[in-house]
Amino acid sequence: MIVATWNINSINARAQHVKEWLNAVNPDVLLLQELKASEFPSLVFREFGYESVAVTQKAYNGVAILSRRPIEVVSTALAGDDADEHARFLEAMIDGMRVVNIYLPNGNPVGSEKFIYKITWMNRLLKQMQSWIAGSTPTLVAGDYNVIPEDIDCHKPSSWMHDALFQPEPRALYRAYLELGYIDAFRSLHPDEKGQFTFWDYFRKAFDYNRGIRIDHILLSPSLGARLERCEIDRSPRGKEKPSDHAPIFVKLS
DNA sequence: ATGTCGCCTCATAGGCGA
Repeated sequence: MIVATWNINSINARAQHVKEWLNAVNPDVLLLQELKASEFPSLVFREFGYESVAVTQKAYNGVAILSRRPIEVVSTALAGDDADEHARFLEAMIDGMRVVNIYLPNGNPVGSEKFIYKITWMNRLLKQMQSWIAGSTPTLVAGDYNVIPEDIDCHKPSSWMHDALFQPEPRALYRAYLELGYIDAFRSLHPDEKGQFTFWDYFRKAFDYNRGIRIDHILLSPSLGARLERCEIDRSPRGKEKPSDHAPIFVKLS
């Protein structure tokens, strides 16, 4: 079973890219972030054999799950703040597995309200991850975490030092997720591989020089970790015309 | 500071978020 995640930076601008990638890789489940649209074009993907559910918001954020198997929505909002209106969270059951799609707040600039929101959001997620792992349902939590976990996950730590994605606090919270028992699928299979990124800035030819960061992650509860066979970043869509600034990453589970 | 996208509107230019 293949489960993938991809920040597509506007579903309307990138629907063709998504279709091409579905054709090429044929994943069972694909999580999308940054839809940037009020409506999700479900019909387009139904023609491809994918059911879809989405949480949308005009112009900003937005997450969707595409699946070949039936999707049962559990929750469309992260617990812990009823006033939070951002479309950043979608929890569903697919084939007996809990699938959680997240678009974690960016948090820039450091020291702003946005940074506080990021930290609060990460703490809310920590609580949920704690309660999920205490249960017996196999759980996958994936998406754009907007966190660079370690120095190895960016081309040059000094150029990210002042960025919200690389601050000690979000990085500590990310580690706290792993300390609960979740497995970072990519890093567990590629422990020392450098230069493995999922995002490159549009400017300064960042992709050509592989000046990127690894911020899109797939975390697995222990029972899914035991089924982990592969985890790869597919850089090819990033090299196409009018690409998203992120590349898709996927796991293969036995 | 800057670079580049995609979205929106007090809309064909500028601001915001990334």
